[in-house]
Amino acid sequence: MDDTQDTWLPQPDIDSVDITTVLQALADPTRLQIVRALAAVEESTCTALDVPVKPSTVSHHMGILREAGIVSTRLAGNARPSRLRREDLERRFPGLLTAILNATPPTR
Amino acid sequence: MDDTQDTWLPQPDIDSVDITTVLQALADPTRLQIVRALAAVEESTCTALDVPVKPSTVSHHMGILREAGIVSTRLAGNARPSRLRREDLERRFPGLLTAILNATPPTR
DNA sequence: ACGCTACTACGATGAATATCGAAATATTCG
DNA sequence: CGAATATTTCGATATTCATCGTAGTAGCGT
Repeated sequence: MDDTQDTWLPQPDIDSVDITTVLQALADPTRLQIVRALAAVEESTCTALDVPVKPSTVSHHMGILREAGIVSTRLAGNARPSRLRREDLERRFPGLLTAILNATPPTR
Repeated sequence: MDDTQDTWLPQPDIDSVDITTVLQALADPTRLQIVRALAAVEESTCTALDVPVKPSTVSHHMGILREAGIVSTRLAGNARPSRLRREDLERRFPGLLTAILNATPPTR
């Protein structure tokens, strides 16, 4: 069969995404951890991510990130690897994702 | 009397601020509106801001922004004009505030 | 002193949400 | 086919939080 075409879960057009929605999605510690992990590997499934919450919660967070236009999710067998929409986000909100990923831990 | 010294409300050291706290503070529509308004005028009191919530709510939001390291609040008579901590934020999270302030409305 | 203004603090309330477990779906593997 | 895997969906719960009204504090003007 022709398997060169990937199927993707529905995701918003990047131009229709509001900055408030993006900030709300990124303003959660667990989701920020997911985003950082995805930034390091470029693609990962829910179960491969090392986050301290249950699988159903990871799936929930991934859905929030997807609907906010932050990640794309591909259908690959029974898995759904997601990746950051880096170029889309850079075009829509230049410098935003970079600034967040470059953020250093606070001094305690 | 020597009135060259301003008095300020307590605010966190910018280096001790966490990115999650900043994102949470900015992820609210009303607070984002306040931040945008402050970016336009450089200094403003709570009552001078044109936001669609009651004064006690504006004060609440300003406190959140202050504790997140986003605004500084000066004591001036009975008023408390606040301003964006632009340079502090730029040093702590380079490009973040600029990216958010430059965000354009979504296409609907 | 008295009223007016600006803001803060407190308590209450209703809505949003992060988390979990269980059930359902779909796919791969034996 | 049957079992295991990956993920989603649903329901429940507990917490967080945005908003408001009222009351309190403090400075300014008359």
